[in-house]
Amino acid sequence: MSDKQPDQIYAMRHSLAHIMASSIQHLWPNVKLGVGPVVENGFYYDVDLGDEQLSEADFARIEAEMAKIIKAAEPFERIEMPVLDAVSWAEQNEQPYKKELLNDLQRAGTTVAKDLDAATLGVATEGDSKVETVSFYRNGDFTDLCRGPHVEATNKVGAFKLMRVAGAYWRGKEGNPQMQRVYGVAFATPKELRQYLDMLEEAKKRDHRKLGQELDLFVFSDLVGSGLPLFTPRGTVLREELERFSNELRKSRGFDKVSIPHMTKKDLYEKSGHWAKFGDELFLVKSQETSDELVLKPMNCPHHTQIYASRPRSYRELPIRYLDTTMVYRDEKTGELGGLSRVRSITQDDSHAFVRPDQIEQQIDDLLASADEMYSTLGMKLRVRLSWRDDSDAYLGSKELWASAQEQLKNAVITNKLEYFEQEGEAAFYGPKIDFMASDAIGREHQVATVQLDFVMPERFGLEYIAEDGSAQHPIMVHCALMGSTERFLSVYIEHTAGRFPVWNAPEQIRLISVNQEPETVAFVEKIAVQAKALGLRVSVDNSNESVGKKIRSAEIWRVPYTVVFGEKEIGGGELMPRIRKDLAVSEDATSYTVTEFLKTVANEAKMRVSKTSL
RNA sequence: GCCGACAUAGCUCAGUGGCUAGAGCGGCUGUUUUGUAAACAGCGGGUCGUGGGUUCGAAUCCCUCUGUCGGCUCCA
Repeated sequence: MSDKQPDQIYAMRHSLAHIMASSIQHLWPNVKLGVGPVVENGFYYDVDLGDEQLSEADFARIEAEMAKIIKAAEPFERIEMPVLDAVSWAEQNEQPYKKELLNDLQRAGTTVAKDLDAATLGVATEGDSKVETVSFYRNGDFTDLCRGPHVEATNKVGAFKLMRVAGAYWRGKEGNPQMQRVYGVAFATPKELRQYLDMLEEAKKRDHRKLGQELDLFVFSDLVGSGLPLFTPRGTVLREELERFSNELRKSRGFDKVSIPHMTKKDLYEKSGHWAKFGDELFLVKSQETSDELVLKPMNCPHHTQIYASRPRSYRELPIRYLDTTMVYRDEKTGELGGLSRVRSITQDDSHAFVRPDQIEQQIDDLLASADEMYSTLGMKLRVRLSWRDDSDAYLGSKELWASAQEQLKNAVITNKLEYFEQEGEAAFYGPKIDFMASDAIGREHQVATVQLDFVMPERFGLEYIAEDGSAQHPIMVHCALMGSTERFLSVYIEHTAGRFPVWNAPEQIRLISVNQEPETVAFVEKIAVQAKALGLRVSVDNSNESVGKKIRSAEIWRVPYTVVFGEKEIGGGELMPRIRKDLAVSEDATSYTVTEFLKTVANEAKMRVSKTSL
């Protein structure tokens, strides 16, 4: 899903893929080549070395060979030939993967798997005509099937670096031979490459798995299982503060909290349509008492429909809005789990509004406003993706309903002046979505909140309300989550903040340090801690037998927003000189406060959810 | 799930067939009583992820399982 790249950088990256393949062929003459496209920030090439395996240790040799080719300034030359000649070229050069691509081109006019399937079924596609001639590009002794474009010669490719090698199935299909995919990144100038590598370095430092460990936020246990994070007291503070924020944003806009069990009979999902589509991702639960087939809930909407359905509803009651921040369980494939980004126990800050057609617009506006408030408070920029259906039959409901739903979402986004782009094939099976993408502090974009319009589920569950004219009508369901999943959001948020959490959600807001271990010093510090706790502050005391320097250092490492040292001066009634974490301070000047002033200011700050300190 | 790499103390990591497996940090104890990013000394701490195999001998070689990481694929 890479954004559109300017032609020049695209050509550079694509040319580098050829140069890399050429270098690998020089070093391993028997290499069988797959495809070598441009991806976000760079390129890759899929290679098959038979019994041999490439490793990152080979990168230096490959890069050296690439440097030779680049230095030689070989021109890229386009060659056209009849597709049958190309097939025999592939045979002569023992390139079975290329031959397969050529055969597809000849047969169906495309190498794209999706279009190929359509062609096989006899469905007309855009590139329907069979291809008669194909283009090749040649540089030096290397020739490759390729649509182009390329730079004019091998010395015009900018700056690059080989990054990693990974397994990849030929054409992405399990069962096909596994090839090795060599990734490189490339930019127009060495400076841009440097900046990109620096960003990766920074991302590594911020890795939420590393910070989760260092800041004692969450752990995993082999006995509990993979993808099942356990949150420590610190991590729990963080997640509960964020969830509270999300809940408050919705409560203030008319949502009522509901509560549901974590399992259900599978009948619920058979009715909703989830079972047919997602049955293999559900955890099954066995009852020892009844014959019920139970499952752990993988989503909450069907449960919520049953609260709505519990009695007849009047149009006067609508909108009926439920919010529920609760865990769902999905049996994700083990290879896909990682840190908090992809887990099997997923907390959703879920909400479902049941509305009349004339209330859709207001409802969507409310939710867009909530999302905006949340992310501006968290210091993240939002843009939205309008996730539409595509032409496949993977969706429920009539096309007319879809078209009108998609139009309403788009209008709401335009009315709210949100930056947006549209993408087909990203919709939920029951309706189109507005997906929010948040940019973090180092420029990466993550999918977070979502607003979804659903005409399908109310119908399947027979949800109704009695309209003004006495007729029974289906309400429309608006699904929304502001964080999406708490776990995934935490992975984003921890990396966004680099563990420097604002006062309102910092697990530890104030650390009190005693300058020595004299009983009166310790007692004084303990007394202040009690006062702070009475104001609802999260405070800790360090009166260990260490130097002040060491204790300050420790507080810094734990990224505590405020650190205050207590000694003779403070005990004697002197004012405090709180040490403010660097990213929070609005000015360099330290100011002094009485104990009461200080604690009240911090408590106030935490309540207001501000991101910079007012001290 | 698939391919590949990896798993040694709470953490970060040394140790590649041969004595009782090591270091730094953290922890504990003592000395010190400390003023804004590391005082000093001592002491603990490991079934070398699990189970099996090869060998006179395994942290080290082979297999299984579990977990982690990088990808593929997927993500309601």
